[in-house]
Amino acid sequence: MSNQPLPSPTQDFSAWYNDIVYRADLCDQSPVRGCIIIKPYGYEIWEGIKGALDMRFKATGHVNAYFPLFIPMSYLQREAQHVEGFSPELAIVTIGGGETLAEPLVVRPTSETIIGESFAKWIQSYRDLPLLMNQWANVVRWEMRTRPFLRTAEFLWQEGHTAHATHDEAEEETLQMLDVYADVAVNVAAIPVIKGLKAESEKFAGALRTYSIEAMMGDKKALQSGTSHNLGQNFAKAFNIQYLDRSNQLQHCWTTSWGLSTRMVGAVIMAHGDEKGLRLPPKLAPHQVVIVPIYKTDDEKSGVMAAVESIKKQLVSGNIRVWVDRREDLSPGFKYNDWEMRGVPVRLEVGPKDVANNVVMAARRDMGKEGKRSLPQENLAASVSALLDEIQANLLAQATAFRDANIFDVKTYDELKQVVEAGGFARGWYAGDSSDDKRIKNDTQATHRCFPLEQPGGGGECLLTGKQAEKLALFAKAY
RNA sequence: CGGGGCGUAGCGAAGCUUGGUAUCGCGUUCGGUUUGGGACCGAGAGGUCGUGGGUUCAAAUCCCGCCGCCCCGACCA
Repeated sequence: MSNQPLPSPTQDFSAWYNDIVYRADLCDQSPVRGCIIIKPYGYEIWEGIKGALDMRFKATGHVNAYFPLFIPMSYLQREAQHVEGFSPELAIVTIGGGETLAEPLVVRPTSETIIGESFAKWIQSYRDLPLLMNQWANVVRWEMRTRPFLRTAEFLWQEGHTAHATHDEAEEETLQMLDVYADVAVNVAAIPVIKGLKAESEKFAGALRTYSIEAMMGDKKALQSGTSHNLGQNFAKAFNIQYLDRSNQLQHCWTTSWGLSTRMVGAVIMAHGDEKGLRLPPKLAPHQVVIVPIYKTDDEKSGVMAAVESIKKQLVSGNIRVWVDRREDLSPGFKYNDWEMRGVPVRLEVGPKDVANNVVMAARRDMGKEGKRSLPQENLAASVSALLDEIQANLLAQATAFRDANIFDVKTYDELKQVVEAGGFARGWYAGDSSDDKRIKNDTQATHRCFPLEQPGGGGECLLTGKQAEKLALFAKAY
């Protein structure tokens, strides 16, 4: 809590973000470099994301399990690209119980290897397939530079791991889970995303193909918000994940993995926040409605609080998450600003005048003071529910309009450079390879985000090489 | 690991150039008045000045070493 204004998001997005995560009470600094303490208010947002995902995982036939935090070093080494991709950022335990370990244990950066080892044991026959599993876990990646929620040395996520009989089934699973991520991003977090295929230079170490959902943040930079990998038979071969098919032939499985992390909390902040603070989509807001009681005298207080209680009860029975701000000695004005900082979608003000007229004053976080209006106390749960739906839709509409206004079609490398310089996503026909991706990154700081799955068809001249290109690619500066 | 900056009360800062025993704002505690868009008055509590050494009668201040953090790059969900 503080009474100073936030840094302007348009002038210094980075400072704005840094301030908001602490002032909205989402997290605290930790004594360990690169880690954060996720505070209850921030954790509840994650729980919202988690619940939405878990429900969808179950609905698509997946079950949860839990694998060890420690992974034998030799496991990672079994898949060459995988260990190469992760070795710079591993935390490794070499001592246990005061003794030097015979084999160092890696603190998991991801669990393909240790889960692959189990899958090999559990899968014998085509009857065991598909195997559809997920785990909720923490992972550690020793990042050079960290930012709260967006990139921390330790983060929370889910990692799905599945095994299938054929390439096509694995591909179908990979794309299905990408759809689940997009569904949660769009319909729960109100963040429009672009589903796409990662270029070779950006794919997961050890994957056949990586897909991602890419979102645009308030500073027009891209944020990879969820990834889904078709691992081919790479891990199946490294870990002997095999099954006997219907004709009694031993076959390697086709595996997938997919993950979405607490980074999504950062996406919510950066996609929706404004100069007054956080703006939470109602479906994720820990408090969908906050009630601020207003009174001067004890008489007024008892009348107001009685009304507040009955309003609260009404809303709770309508399945609305309500919080009553009972703090004494804080002015209503202070509370308005405080809850605006914390992004609560709807604020209800209840004072003596409202009690007398059987109404409440309702303010929407997605609109300014002009959005304030009086609502009858009668049927309030229904009218507030409708309001929450409107806010959810409006946040998505605003973020979508912003994103669409900042994606630009480019035909030449110069045009791409101009777009990246000015801010935004550049989209154009592209036939470059990994070294071309690298060149673009060196020249412009923009990375090849993906080949969007939605393609217009046909083809065009590659913006960089001039070769015939079959796909449009997306380039942007990214987190 | 390169380039920049910073460590002084819970938070944010001033003081350092020119050494003299620590100041301000916010928060916090107590009392009172307030409360429909960031209230006010009064009285308190709270600091090994990141750390180790050196110079000096005297160090937050000057000198040397170390540690940590932040920002900008390279690396990444």
